[in-house]
Amino acid sequence: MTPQELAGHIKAALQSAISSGQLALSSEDIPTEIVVERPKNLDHGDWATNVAMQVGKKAGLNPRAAAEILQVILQELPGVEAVEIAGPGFINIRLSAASQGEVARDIIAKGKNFGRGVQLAGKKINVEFISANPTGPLHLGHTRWAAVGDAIARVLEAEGAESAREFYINDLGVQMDKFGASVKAAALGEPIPEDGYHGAYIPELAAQVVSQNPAIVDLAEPQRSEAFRDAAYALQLADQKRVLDNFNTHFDVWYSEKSLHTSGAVDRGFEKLKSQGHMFVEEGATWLRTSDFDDDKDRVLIKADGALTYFASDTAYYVDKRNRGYDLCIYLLGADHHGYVNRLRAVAACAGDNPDENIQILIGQMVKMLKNGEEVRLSKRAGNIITLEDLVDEVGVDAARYSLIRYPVDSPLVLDLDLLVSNTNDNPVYYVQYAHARIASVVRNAAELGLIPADTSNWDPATFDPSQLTDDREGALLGLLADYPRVVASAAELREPHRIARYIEEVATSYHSFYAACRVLPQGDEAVTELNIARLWLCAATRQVIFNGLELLGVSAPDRM
RNA sequence: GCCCGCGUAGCUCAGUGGAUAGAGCGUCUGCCUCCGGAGCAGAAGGUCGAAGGUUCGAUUCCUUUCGCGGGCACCA
Repeated sequence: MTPQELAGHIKAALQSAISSGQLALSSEDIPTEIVVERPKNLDHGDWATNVAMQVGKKAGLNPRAAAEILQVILQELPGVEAVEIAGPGFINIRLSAASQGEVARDIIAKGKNFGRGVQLAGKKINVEFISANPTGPLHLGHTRWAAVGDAIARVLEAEGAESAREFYINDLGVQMDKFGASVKAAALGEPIPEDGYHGAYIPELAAQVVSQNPAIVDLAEPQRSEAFRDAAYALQLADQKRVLDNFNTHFDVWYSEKSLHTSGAVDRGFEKLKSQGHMFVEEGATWLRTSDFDDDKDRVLIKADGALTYFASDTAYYVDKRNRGYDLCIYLLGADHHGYVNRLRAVAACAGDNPDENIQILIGQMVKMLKNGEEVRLSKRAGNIITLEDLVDEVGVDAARYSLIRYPVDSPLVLDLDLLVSNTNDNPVYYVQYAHARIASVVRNAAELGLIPADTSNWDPATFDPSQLTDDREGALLGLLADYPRVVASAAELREPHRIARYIEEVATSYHSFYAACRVLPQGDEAVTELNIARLWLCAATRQVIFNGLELLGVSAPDRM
């Protein structure tokens, strides 16, 4: 029996207690979501629910009395071994081994689809993240969003959403000109402007630009400056794409800010806002009255000199995303952009949308780095940067992604590079991957011994007898595996993929504990028993859940390490 | 000044109103003649920053306060 099924039974038990007059409640008093969770202390049982405490007061009973009424009904369910009432009114439910073990059969049958849900079925969601200036390499700060943003998209898809990963290219404005001027200066052997970019990559870019087009240096101004800017931009953007592809983060849409202006999207955005009546002119400038919707003050769209603000691009971009059919636009921004939250939500409201439904802004805190025990200050212009590519070169894609995803984004992250570089075995990703490889090895050995086919899709469900799995550690592991769909659902709902990482670490711990205590394969010339086979099913189910979880994080699940 | 986030074990951090607050690292004690020891079993280590409030119950929600980080534009 799965916790989802159990929740259904509990709801039915409530209904039957109501219709028999034992509980003085109406059907509306039944909580819409019955909470069935694993007790912290497994001595309490396999599953626990707090419904008696929720409904007790409404029914005019103390929670324990309400629990006793439900206890009588739940005890009769097939597969339920014991129902106990504890503490203030918890109902603790213990399943029979046979019932508990069914989840392993279910996992093998569903394979990669185990844990997927339909919570977000039919939703089109745009997930925008990184959105760096194409004026230099992606640094470690961007790397957190690259890993987390991609994982969020994966988790949303696991719940049935159609998601698009989108990168907004800030290819307009003075920083592009400074970037171009820096590359040009390097190519001509001139000093780089004071307010330009001073990284070591600038001379390298300059050399590439010139080798692609040697005639560029002889162009007349201002064509030469523009040519340098455009060529360097193209190279830098291609480099960012290459690095992100290597990082296992693949964007579906690369959206150019410049194209917003050339395609007429800005005008369409203004039309939309004007039609909703939130634009006005004052002191020669055109404004959006975002203060109608929780923003501190109104924002300028068109400056008195006629130039468009960056905010104008933002509004047009949002309207454009909605025009492209996305029900929800998620923005993943750094903490230095938190002031944008209210104004972006106000943009959605000004466009006639519901800010609680159509837009969501996730603020991620900064990544700090320690090296030699001291914080590394980042400065792209000074060239003092640690890039995404550097990090991957040092620790690998899996360790980099995993260590960035396993923390919630709303707390600042301190990465100790020395630890990550010098002592990678301490990284939890290896612990999880090791569990996966270890199981793969056990199953491989079993297949070589002829116990069972190598490929689980050829396993015969009739050979699996879950009632064999009576050890406490087997029960603990099975219960944890059964909890996986709920973990995926909450990770999707809360946009918190780190929950997946923490969960599979628990699974790995639980497996290692089981493995140390429960022999899976027969030793020497022992006969093969149903227990051996049942434990192999448990192994394979565990491997599948770890595999599925790692896939949601974009981390590989090796069969050998 | 105003806004956002954080404050949990020596360190780095989990914990979407529940039971005795958890993990890794570090420290200490055990476990490889047999399925992968990148592992397992155990010990020590906490006024959950502080004070009020809400309720059957608060690390979690609300208010105040202290500390740390980040942000305020007709810049991009």
